[in-house]
Formats: sequence, C-alpha cells, structure tokens
Amino acid sequence: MPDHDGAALLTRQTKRRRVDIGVKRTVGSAAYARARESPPPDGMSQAHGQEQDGDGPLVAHGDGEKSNVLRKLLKRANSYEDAIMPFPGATIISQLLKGNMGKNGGSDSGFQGSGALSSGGSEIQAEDACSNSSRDRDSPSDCLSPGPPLPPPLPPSSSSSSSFGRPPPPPTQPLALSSFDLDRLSDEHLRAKRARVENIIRGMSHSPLVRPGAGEHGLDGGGGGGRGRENDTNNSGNNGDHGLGCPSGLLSSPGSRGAGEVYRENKRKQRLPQQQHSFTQLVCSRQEQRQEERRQLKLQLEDMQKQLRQLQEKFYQIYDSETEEEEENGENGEAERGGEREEDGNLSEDSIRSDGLEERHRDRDRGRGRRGHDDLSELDPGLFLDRARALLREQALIDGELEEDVDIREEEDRSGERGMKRRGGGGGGGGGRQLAETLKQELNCAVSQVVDTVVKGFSSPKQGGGHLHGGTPAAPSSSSNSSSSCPPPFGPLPSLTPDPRFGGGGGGSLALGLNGDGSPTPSYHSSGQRLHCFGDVLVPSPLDSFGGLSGRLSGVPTPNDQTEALPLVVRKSGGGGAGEGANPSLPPPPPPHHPSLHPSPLTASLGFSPPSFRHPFPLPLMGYPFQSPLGSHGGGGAGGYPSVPKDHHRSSPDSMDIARETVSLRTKMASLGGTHLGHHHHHHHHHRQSSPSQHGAEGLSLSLIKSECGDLQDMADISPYSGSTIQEGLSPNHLKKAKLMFFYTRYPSSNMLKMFFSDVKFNRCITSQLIKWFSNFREFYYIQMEKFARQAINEGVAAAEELAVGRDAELFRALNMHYNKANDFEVPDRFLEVAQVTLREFFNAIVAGKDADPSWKKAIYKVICKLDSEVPEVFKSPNCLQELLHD
DNA sequence: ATGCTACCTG
DNA sequence: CAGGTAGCAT
Repeated sequence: MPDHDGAALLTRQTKRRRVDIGVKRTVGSAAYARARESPPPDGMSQAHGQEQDGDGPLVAHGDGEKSNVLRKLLKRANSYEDAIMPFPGATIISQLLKGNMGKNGGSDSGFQGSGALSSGGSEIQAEDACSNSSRDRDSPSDCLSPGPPLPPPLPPSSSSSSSFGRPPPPPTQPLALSSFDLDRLSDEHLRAKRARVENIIRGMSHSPLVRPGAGEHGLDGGGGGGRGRENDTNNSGNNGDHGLGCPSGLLSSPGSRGAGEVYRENKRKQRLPQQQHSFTQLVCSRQEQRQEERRQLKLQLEDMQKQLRQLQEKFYQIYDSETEEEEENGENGEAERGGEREEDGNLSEDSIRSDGLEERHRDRDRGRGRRGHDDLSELDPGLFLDRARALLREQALIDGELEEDVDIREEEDRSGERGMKRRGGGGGGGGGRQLAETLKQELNCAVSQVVDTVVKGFSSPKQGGGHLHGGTPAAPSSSSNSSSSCPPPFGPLPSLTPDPRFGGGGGGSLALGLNGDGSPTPSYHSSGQRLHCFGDVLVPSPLDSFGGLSGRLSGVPTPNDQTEALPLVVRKSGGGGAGEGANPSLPPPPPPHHPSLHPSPLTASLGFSPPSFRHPFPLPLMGYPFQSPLGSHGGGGAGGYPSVPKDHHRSSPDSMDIARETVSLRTKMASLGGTHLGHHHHHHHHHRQSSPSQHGAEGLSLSLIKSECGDLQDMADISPYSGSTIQEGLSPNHLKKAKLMFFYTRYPSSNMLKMFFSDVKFNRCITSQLIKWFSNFREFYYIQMEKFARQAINEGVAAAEELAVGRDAELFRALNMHYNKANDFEVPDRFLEVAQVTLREFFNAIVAGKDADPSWKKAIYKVICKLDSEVPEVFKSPNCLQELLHD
C-alpha cells in the first residue's frame, strides 16, 4: 500500500534477487491455459513431440559421385595416410630428413597420379591389381619375393599394407638399385649393398618384390630407422603393391645425381598389371623396357637442353640489343622468379614436416586445376611451356635420376621464357619480335616433342582420358625442390607439394608454402585457374586464417575463366560484386566448393570439423535467403538475389519474407561457426518458395529432415545442412514470427519452438536464441505491466477490476508497438485478456505491498505462464508470415 | 551437469 | 536485442 510511490519505483531496483519462477511451463499443447487457473504445479505435459535436434552427419556422401579414378586416388591417398599415421612425428621427420639426401623419387609416383590421371592412372591400376592379388591371397609368390618370411597375413584392409611409412620398393626396383646404387654407394654401405644385391637377385628370380630391408643406408629413407625397416619387412607383401607404383625410397636418393646412368625404376607402369600370373616376367621385361625408355628420354632431354641453351644464348644476344624498357620488364620477371625460387627452397625444407594430408589434398585439387589449365596452355605459349615443363618434371620425378637434368633444363626454359616475356612485355623492338617468335616456336616445338615423347612413353594406354589429364600431371615441383633437399621419403609427400609452376609466371619455384604449423599456404601462383580450383576446394573459411593465401592470390593477375561456383555464392559485401568473382583479393569470402567433389581433407587435417560436417549448404536458401555470413544487414538483397524490399512495410509480406531474411543472428552464428560458413554450397534448387501452398508440405519435409539430422551439439556444428529449406540461422522474419507468437504464448517450450520454427535447423545456439527472444519479450511485457500498474495506482485506481485492457489502451498500444510494430497482425483477444490479468496481478501485488519482496514478481509469473494459449497451426508454416500478415 | 529463467547491462 | 550472470530445478 504505501508503496505506490511512483514511477520511481518502477525502475527496477530489485536487487539481483533471483526471481525465477519456478513455474513449470506447461508446454505441450498449450491448450490448458485457462482452464487451469488453479495453481497446482502441474506436471508438465510436455509432449515431446519431436526431438529434432539433430546433428546429423548428413553428409556422408562424398564419394558417390566421384569417378572411378578419383576414387582410386582417394583410396590411395588414404592408404598413404594410413601409412604415415603410424609413425610418430619425430620418426617421420627423421625419415624425411634421411630421405632428403636423395631426390625424391617415389613420392611422385604416388601423387602425381592424383594430379594427372594420365600416367598415374595406369599406375594406379597396376597397383591395385597387384595389391589386390597380394591381399587376396596373401601369397607372397604373387607379387612379392617369396623368400623372406611372408608378411603376416594382413587383413585386407588397405591400411595395413601401407602402415609402414613408405611403400616398399617396387618389384622392379631391385634392378635399378643394382645398377645404380652399386656405383655410388660408399664403403659404408657395402653391407647394405650386399643385402640389396641379394635381394635383387632374389627378386629377379622370383618376383619383383624386394624387401625394403635391403636398402639400409640412407636410401632406405623411406624405411627410416630400424623400426621402420622391420615393419617394412613385415609388410613387404603389402607394400609391394605400392611398390609398383612407387619405388620411391630406394630410388630416390642416389638417383638424382646419376644423371648419367642411373636408371631408376620407372614407377609408372604402363603395362597392364593384369597378368598377374606371370608377374615376375612382366616385371623384368618391363624394367628393361623402362630402362630403354629412360635412356631415350634422357637423351632427348639432353638434346633439349642443348637446344635451349642455344636459344637462350641467341636470345640474350638479341636481347642485349633490345630496348631498355624491355629489360625492365624482364628484370621484374626475373626478380619474381628469384623470389619464388627462394621460397621454393624454404618451403621444401619446411614442407618436409608436413604430414602430407593437406598436401595430398592440394595435389588432388591441383590436378583438377591443371586439367582446366590445359586449355589455356594451348592458347598461350608461355603457359604451354609451363605445362611442358610440368610434364617434363613429372617425368623427371618418375625417373628420379633425371631430375637434375630436368632442373637444369628448367632453368633454361625459364630463361628462355623470360626472354619471351620480355619481348612480349616490351612489345617494342621490331626486330626483336621476330626473333622472339622464332624462339618461341623453337622452344615450343622442342618442348612439345619432349612432352609428346614423354607422354607417349608414360601414359598408359589404358587411360583413355589421357588427353584430359594428359599432360597435366603436375609435376610436383618437388623435383625442383628436391634439389634443395627435400625429397620426402614418403612417396606421398613429394607429390603433395603443389606445383606452382604451372602458372604462367611461373618460374619454377614452388608456390606452396607451408607454415610452420603446417598450415598450408598455398601460394597461388599464377594461374587464375589454379586459384580457382584451389578456392573451390580448399578455401573453407578456416583457411582464411592463413591470410597468406588470399593475399597471395590477389597478386595473381590472371582473371580466369573458372568460376564454377562463384556465381552461386552470394557475397554480401561485394554487393553485386562485380569483379570480385575473379578477384580473390577481397577478403576471403569463402568460395564455395563442391563438397561432393572435394571432401577436403585439408580442413579435417587442420582440425576443423570433420568432413562429415562440412556439408555444403545452400546459402541462398529458398525460404529465407541468407546473405553472406557476416554482414547481413538487410541492406538490400545481396547482389544477385531477388532484390527484396527490406522494409517490411506491410504492403507485400511476401516479398518481405523472402527478402529480408538476413538476420543478426546470422552474424552470431557466423562468428561461432564461422569456420563452417564458408563451406556452404549451394546446390540447392533455387527457391521455389514462390507458392505458399507448398509450404505446408515443405514444413513437414523439413521437420523430417531435421529429425534426421539430429542436433548439433556445438555451435560449431551449426553446420548447415543443405536441406532445401532449412536454415542454419534465424532471420528477421523469424524474429517477427516469434513476436507474433508471443501474443499466444509467453513461455514457449523449446520443443514448441522447434515445432514452430521447423525451417530452422536447431542447435543449441538457435534454441538459446529463440528462448532468449521470448525472454526478452517477457521482460518487456512485464516491465510494461508493472509500469502501467503503478501508473494506475498513482492515478488513483482503487480496484483491479477497474483496470481493463482494450485495444485502445495505452498498455496495449505499447505492447503492440513492440511485438507488432507494423500492426499488420491482428492480435488475438486472448492476449488482451492475458494482458489484463497480468496488469491486475501487478496492480494487486503492488497495492498489497508485495513488491517489497524482491521476488514478488515470481508469483505473477507463475500465473501468467499458465495463460499461454495454443499457437495457431499457421505458425508452423515457414511462410506463415505471408499468410498471417495478409489478413 | 544441464536447462530455463530472470535480472542487468550495453 | 544480445551478452553475461546467477538462481533454481532437473
């Protein structure tokens, strides 16, 4: 009584006493309300309608669509992974270091394949065949050397086979080693030699498979320490599979040097592995053939080198006479190249430690890019050269010994290219032009010849796709790197390193850089395409952190063709984005990638969400289009989207719904799950929301989907699942809807919210937000009630009965203004009743002086929470706003 | 330990 | 409206 002092009291002075209403909210079907005025603490009737939270690994898809080749590649990659995994990091590193001695040989085989299907493919098949045979039967006789204790019968699982770091030497290897290694090995290795010889002999007689144990000295690089060796021996059988594919370890080290004679085993097996029965024979014959081929190739390379040198000399002579302008250009080019090279070297060293997962991934990606690149290469001579280089490189990798030659050659090429560039840049010298042209042609011819030869020689007949991938095996720059000393002992590693060279600019250095932490920072070199590919695949937002990437990309000039996905992405900031599509320089809006194609192990390896979570989800959603993640203010439709009027003037609710969907929430979400946002793809169908009638069905389907998904536990998980209509965040329309729902229910249960916001993928975050919204609504509501109650008291109202809340009441107006600002919704009478009850409760409480009690509101809350009424079914429709507002 | 709420603050 | 905090209840 005394207390009504006034408004002053309105300000909440309540100390932070907990006023929670312990009231249990009856939720389920809100029907209860009125009937039960009684205060019993009703047991909740919550019908748990559906637990939809789900998080679902929606995505297992992945492979399904991939081509067989991809599958194989993946498989292989996996196997490599497995192989690597077992080793503790230190071990791996040590192995790698050891391996450094030699240029990597083997690795390339493993990965190149991925990149370039052409040659790799055959290889792969061969491997598979072999592996299969070995696995299936476990009989050493088939693929491997029979002599040694048989490898323990391993389960068919591929992993077992590769469990030991490197693939054992391929069957053919023995030969190579014998000829080559013996020459070079130092005294220290005599023993090793002996063993090797024995092995070789054995292998010759029996089967190709040689035990890695033989290569003790550094060569065994792959094998690594004793431990590794043991393992190798055990696995020999299994490893053998790979062996065919990549004889890396043994071959690698010495090989590089042996410009002259070393004949490394050619990893690629063009021959069909199919004839397993006479495997050994095949191997032997194959080896011989390979050697032949190698020699020829080598000779060709030498010739090429000579030619290049000559050309270079010529060029320089001419060049000297050229204009200064041109010189400048040229110098720039050189400088760039130099930088790249340095980087290359550094990278290579650093890269050693990389686990290879990312690399592998990248490699794969690269392969794709490469493919695309081919077209360009044909057009642009420079590119062509690069490509040729890449091919050569690849080959070199294949033949480890040739590497150096290649490098040299490459140098030459570079210089030649440089010259060309200058010319092109300078454009000036009249006479120079002709010369340039001539040089170009010559170079092209020479290169093309070599390339053709190589391709023919190596590309397996099987791979019909040859031309597609054909030349592209990006030669893993590793070769060049190798010079710097980073031949990863593990087959996979080398190949992993991305080959930057492809880029037109390319000089030959590796563009790829690994951060100390192993995070890949691919420097994308030159070709825009590559970029794209990269972007498509890798660039999940998390990568953004690797600022280097984007930054570097920006540097790349070429606008590329690519763009597969770009159009789909909605960039808010970009606005219509004009140019951004091509220009990566912008802050990294994560380019969408196609999930199905790229499982992007990278992210997984980085510790980001497991692949399963990375599902793509459609940014532009049908029902509620989102704008790009962070900046979603409604500023207007993001470019590309149907522009929708931001304001929701009641005029066209429809447009509203669709249009202003972006929500602040999203921002939050983005921050939380930001990493994921990037990935979302859109495959979805573009919205069909046009017809409201469909929505009902949609809603159902949505709910089903949701249920399937299960709920995500973490915000991080918000992964958006690309359901057609399910959103990962709450839109402004959702907020509006919630407000309207407040007219019916002040205390909705989370289950209810899930039911009514079926178009939202619920996770903790979303649920919390919705609850928070209602909490805020209540807060405002009760504040208003208290305020008006006190006001009434001050005005002299004697009895609560005098208080009535009608549509004209100020209280109502205030509330309506808050929850239904546009006043485009007809507030149910029930709400007025509840409001009136609430007001009276407050009035009575205050009059009674209960407000002295810090928790005096609690009682009121209890009462009010029981007054919730059922929310009309319409609200369950995602498009309810359209329907509701129309009225 | 979790979920829901109120309260407070920005 | 959202963040943060704290009490209560499960």
